[in-house]
Amino acid sequence: MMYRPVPSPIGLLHVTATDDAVVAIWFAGQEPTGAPADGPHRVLDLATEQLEEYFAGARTEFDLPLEPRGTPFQQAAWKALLTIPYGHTVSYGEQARRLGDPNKARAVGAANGQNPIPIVVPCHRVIGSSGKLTGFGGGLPTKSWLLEHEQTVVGHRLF
Amino acid sequence: MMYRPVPSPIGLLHVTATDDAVVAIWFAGQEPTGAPADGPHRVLDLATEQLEEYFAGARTEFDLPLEPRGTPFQQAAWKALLTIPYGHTVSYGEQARRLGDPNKARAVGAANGQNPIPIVVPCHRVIGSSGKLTGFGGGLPTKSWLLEHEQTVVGHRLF
DNA sequence: CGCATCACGTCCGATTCCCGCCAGTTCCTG
DNA sequence: CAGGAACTGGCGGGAATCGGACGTGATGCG
Repeated sequence: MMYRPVPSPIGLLHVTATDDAVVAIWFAGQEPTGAPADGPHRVLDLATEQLEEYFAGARTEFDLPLEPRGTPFQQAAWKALLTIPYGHTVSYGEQARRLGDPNKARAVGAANGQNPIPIVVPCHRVIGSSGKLTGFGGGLPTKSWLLEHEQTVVGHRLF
Repeated sequence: MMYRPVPSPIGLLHVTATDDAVVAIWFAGQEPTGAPADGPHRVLDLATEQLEEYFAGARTEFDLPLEPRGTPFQQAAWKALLTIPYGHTVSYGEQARRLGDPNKARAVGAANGQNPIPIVVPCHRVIGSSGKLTGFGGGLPTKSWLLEHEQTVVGHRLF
């Protein structure tokens, strides 16, 4: 369990990983678990690079080994998040529907709130059915920033 | 076997002693054994004085000849009580552990309940592992009073 | 001896409470 | 009137909390 700092436009992030996979990403002000990684680290190197590309607008999909820890329901919810394309959003209700039960919207919100690997597992792409952002571990301004960032990048893309 | 009344903030106590040692302390409402002591009495004089000092907050340790009567296990349990410092508490389980067997917690509770010399032998410093007081010969309010009293005195102490 | 009693502690199931929701109402403005 | 803020009731999962059952050792009484 090692962590490494990663500067970003939304503040200093920290990425925690085992030898095999990314386990968590922490926003500025949060206390990362694990020990500081000094030398090179296969997974952390990869994660750092891809995050930098993401924030530079040069990457719209992550390709990293992930190992989010949680209950079966949470795992399912987070897995569903990975299918939401860059630049798109869905409502909590819609995500619940995709998980098989429209009534689970609230539970889905709670599960998304426990997502240990934000940004890479894009819980920021889920918003209220009314269009309000309603909540985010890293703070609503950050959620807003991420969504606008993705919008901007998509807008500049040529076809 | 003589006894003598000792007024205190928690009601009228009675101290019973032989010529050589304190044998028991009774809470208000309990019937002391022995005969009323009229004149001066080496042990009773000493005990009275130290109890008054204790309640005045001027004494944190007793120095009295004690002769609590009980089974070997009870003797061991009470002896362990004497090692708990003023103002501190331990759980019944912890006391049992110190006696060599964590499973004896309940037996320890029973033994403490038979302690004939409360206050001086500080059975009031033993509480449940959850923090609840759970029981006291002199009544739970009294136990609570004693603990708070010791806390207060410790708090006001200068270093 | 057997058995019940007790100033405990641990475990497990049940309950409660909180939460990044949503759809339906009401009531209020422009 | 359209539309939006505020309120309401119902919803599911998870962590904390509570309460009862059980295992435990020493003692007192048949």
